[in-house]
Amino acid sequence: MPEKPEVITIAKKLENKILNKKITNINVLYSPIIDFPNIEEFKKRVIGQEIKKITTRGKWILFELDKDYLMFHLRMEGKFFYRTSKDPITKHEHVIFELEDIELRFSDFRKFARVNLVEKENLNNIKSIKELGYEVWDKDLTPEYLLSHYKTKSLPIKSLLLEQKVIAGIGNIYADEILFLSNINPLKKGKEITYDDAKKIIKNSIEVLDKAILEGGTTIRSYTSEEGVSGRFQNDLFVHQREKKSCRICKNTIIKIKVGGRGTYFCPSCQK
DNA sequence: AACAGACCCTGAGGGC
DNA sequence: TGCCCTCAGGGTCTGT
Repeated sequence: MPEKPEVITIAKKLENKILNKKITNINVLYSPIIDFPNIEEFKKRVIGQEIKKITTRGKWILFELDKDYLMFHLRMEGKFFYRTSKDPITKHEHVIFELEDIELRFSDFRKFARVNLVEKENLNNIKSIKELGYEVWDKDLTPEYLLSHYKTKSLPIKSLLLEQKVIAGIGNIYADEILFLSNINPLKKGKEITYDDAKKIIKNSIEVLDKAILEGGTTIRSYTSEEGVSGRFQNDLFVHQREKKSCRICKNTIIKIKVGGRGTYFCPSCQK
């Protein structure tokens, strides 16, 4: 599940590989992952444009082209592969971008990943971007802002942290870690979140994401965010994927529960 | 407005 | 060994 640190790591890697290359052809093998309504128009518009810059917004990876943004959302399993035209196409490669000498293949065995296209000037008008909340580093992300969103909510804070319209870029792994470092029980209701809680959530969001970015993201199970990319932050996790293991702070046992349908790990003694 | 539930998809893992 | 069943999971959409 790539979240902000993995998305940034992948974007950087892509910049090194494909910046300033021209998209010379596109082969769409599975079109439902392309949100853009007309596939032929999508291809026609993208072909011939050059990749000028690669950035991120929330969990979206944005290729800044001459006129448009080509947008990728990896969801859980989206990956980029670098190939040449000689390499056989494998099962889960859905969109192939020919870039002069190499091919960038977008793959996802779950078929949940998404690709879209928008004119540069309309990036902030497209629903998936317009409705994103602040990045964790944004100075406007204040305790007051968080409380204004949370004060009416009965949902557990774990679920609220996953809402991209409030804070963009946090997913299941880092939500667990942020709540651990903030000493907040994942089941605590939004409306029960205090000013001090909100302050800690912001501080720890920045710290956890910064550290994870330095470590190249988190690699869990056999997951790698992109071919050739494997992060190291899994070694720094306090609770996520540590069910029945001993808490690194208090030595009590980490437990796993379900919160809003999501596997959630926490230390009942550190997180009240 | 808040929130629960369905849906999209397929590999993995458990039960038998 | 192998079939069948269930589940995970980000985001969107529908229904209450």
